[in-house]
Amino acid sequence: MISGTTNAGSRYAGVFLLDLPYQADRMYDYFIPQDLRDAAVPGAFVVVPFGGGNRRQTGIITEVREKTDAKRTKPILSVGDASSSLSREQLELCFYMKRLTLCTLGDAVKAVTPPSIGIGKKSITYSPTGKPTEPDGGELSHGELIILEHIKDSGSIKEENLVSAHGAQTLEYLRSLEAGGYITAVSGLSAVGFRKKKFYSLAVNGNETAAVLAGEKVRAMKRKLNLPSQISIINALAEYGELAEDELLEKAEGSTARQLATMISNGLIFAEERDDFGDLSGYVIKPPPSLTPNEEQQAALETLTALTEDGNPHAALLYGVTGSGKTTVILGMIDKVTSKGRGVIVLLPEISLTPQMLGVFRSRYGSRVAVMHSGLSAGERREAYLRVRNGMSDIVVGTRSAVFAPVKNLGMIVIDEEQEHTYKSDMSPKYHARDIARKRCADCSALMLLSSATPSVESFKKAKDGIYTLVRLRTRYGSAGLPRVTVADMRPESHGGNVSPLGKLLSEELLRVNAAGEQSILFLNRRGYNTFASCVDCGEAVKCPSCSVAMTYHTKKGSYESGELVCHWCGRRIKMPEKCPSCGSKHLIRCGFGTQKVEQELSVLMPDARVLRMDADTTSTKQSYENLLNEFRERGDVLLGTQMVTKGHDFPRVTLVGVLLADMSLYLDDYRANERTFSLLTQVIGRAGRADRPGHAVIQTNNPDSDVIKLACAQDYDTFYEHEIALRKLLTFPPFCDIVLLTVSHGDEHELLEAVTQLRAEINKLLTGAYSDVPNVMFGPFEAPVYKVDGKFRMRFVVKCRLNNRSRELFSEILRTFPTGAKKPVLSVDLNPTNL
DNA sequence: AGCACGCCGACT
DNA sequence: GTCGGCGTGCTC
Repeated sequence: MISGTTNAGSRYAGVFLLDLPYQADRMYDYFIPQDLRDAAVPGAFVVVPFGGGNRRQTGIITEVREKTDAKRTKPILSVGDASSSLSREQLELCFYMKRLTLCTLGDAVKAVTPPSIGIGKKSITYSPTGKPTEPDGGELSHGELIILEHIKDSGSIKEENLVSAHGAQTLEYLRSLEAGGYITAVSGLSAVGFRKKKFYSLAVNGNETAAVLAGEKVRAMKRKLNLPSQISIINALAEYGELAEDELLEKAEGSTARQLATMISNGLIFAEERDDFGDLSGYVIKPPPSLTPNEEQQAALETLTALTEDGNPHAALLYGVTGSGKTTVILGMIDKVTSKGRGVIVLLPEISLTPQMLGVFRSRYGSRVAVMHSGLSAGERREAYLRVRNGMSDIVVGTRSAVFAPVKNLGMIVIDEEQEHTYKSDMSPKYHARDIARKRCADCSALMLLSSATPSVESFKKAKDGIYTLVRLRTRYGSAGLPRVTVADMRPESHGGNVSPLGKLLSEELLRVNAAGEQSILFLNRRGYNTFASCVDCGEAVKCPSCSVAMTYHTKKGSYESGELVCHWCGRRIKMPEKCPSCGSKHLIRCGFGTQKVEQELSVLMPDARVLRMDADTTSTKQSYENLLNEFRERGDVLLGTQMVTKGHDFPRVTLVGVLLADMSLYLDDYRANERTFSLLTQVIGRAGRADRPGHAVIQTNNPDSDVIKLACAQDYDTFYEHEIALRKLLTFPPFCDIVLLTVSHGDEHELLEAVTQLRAEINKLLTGAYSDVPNVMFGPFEAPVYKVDGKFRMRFVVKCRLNNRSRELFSEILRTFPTGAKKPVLSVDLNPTNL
């Protein structure tokens, strides 16, 4: 917000509307009525009339001017409360995102703002103008007259109330009544504030506190009462001191709001209405666990601290193997930065990691920590947003979107596990948290601290090139050395007829470890039971009717036979067919294996062991993930799961780690396949034997000669990096170029093909004409690897080029000129997508 | 995205 | 002759 400037003379506002498609996403000039001129500042939300029907749209003011070039302007109808406005920095960030990701400004605004601040909600109130109607109704229809009567009766009424009373036709009637001058509409934008709540406490004055503590006052009060529910109200307040209304009614059995009112008037309790800052009861500050950085960590802290002290923005890569104490360094840096009065954002790759990280942060920093991730309710999100913006929390911990937290005086953004693909959003705006962090840190002279045991090739190159300061941690703490790693070649076994997912060596090891009372973790990159069902006669796999991928067999309630096929792309479930859908043969067999199949094999191999399966199917509810981990920690024997078992939990009793099919992810048709495989394997191996017990990792593969697997087993990132960067250079892949993915999708294959050929021609025209200066290599159009998803076919182009203002302009042009329509194919552009 | 304007088929 | 289909095109 621009303070100190008066814009009393500014008559026009440049406004971006929030719900327009890319083609129409530009500035529209509006006239600012005299009475709104103080409130109408850049960053403020507005409601404006738009289009031929003057339908109300929410927008945001991006500039304010004395003049306009528009032939005619319409007036702004209302301006949102200053509390909901975007700051200068936020607004600028939105424009940056529009340029960076080719999204609409509205999409960017929605990304930086919590969803429930009321933007987009256009509450409209109608009042009568007093214009008389003809005795017979005149030009007005019967329906219109009914609505008009209702409005006259109530004086002023909200649109939604009218609609719920009179049905869908209402909107039409309202429009004609307004056009005819019978009613006026006022559009409001809700302000953003903490919810107000009523808080209750015992009615005591200062010198009675001791009596309360001694219980005398409470006893005296209770003597005056005879209703048990009133007594329980007193008890609850005596116990908790102060309670919000809903909490009090819940804790005091049988109590009602009515009783509270009576007790207030009787002078027994106090009520106070004030902002609800949220539930801080869980935020008890324990004395921070003493952090004694070792020599190496201390050196890292010093290097990094220097980067926060020269008033310039910096970026650093904290690179250290699992167990080298990156977290210690990060916490140390948070202490340093916050002690100077600056705020910090810590990003984690997924929600499931927040609870445990949060435990660390909460005990250390108490209510100064705000949590932000997609698992929060709208209310919780808003609360966190406001606490941060009001300066009540100066430390934010969260997933990708937390990078937008309106932290005051931002001093550092930490991105933990920097290489994780979850930092890239795949919905508009398709941003990468790292890019947003870099921009924000640049604007605030803050430090962007990337942290990883297996950095992305892009980031490590920047570190090697000196763009990022490279900080290495080489020693694993404790005495824990690297686990012993054995690569088990599965080919001889499968040729020998062993179709079990558990090889000979791994089976033996599982039994040995179990007998020794130690724990094992098994990692498999696929959930479900069998991989798919395929037909012996025609060889076809059963595919999802809406998507072109094989469906995965899942058992229900542990019974092997009563299972169903599930599509992992669209979630569709069908029962296991009797006959092959393509040739009608009855010889359908289930092959391959997923986590469920392994679970069953384990129950045969070690019937008495407690096996816990952790995948998207068993961790769907909020708490289930943590429960599973706790159960495993306390009394589990084997933890079996997908990706999520690879992530940073300390299980001191785990001495065996098994990777069931290490090469599975090597064959993804994505240039990052090596990088992902390496990172995944390195992390899993690091899970074994972190305490004083020696660990063992068994890597099962059909491809034991793979360099990636060998290097991951040796935990040799540096050599992996050298190989990989050479390969990327040779094949011209990032970081030696950028990749742009253009996807066109449509339900009708022929129409899609036509659109895509048209688009190809259009792009060729641009590339040989106005944009002939943009170097690029273009591939396509071709079918997406998964051609059909959710009933829509998808064709794509892949463009290798250098992203800069000029090339972005080209893609923006392509996006703008692509023909649109309700039933037309849809084009989406993803700059540097994470999954090809 | 909506919603108007605009130019061709089956109804009063 | 009109009501209405949804194909382009514009929106301050």
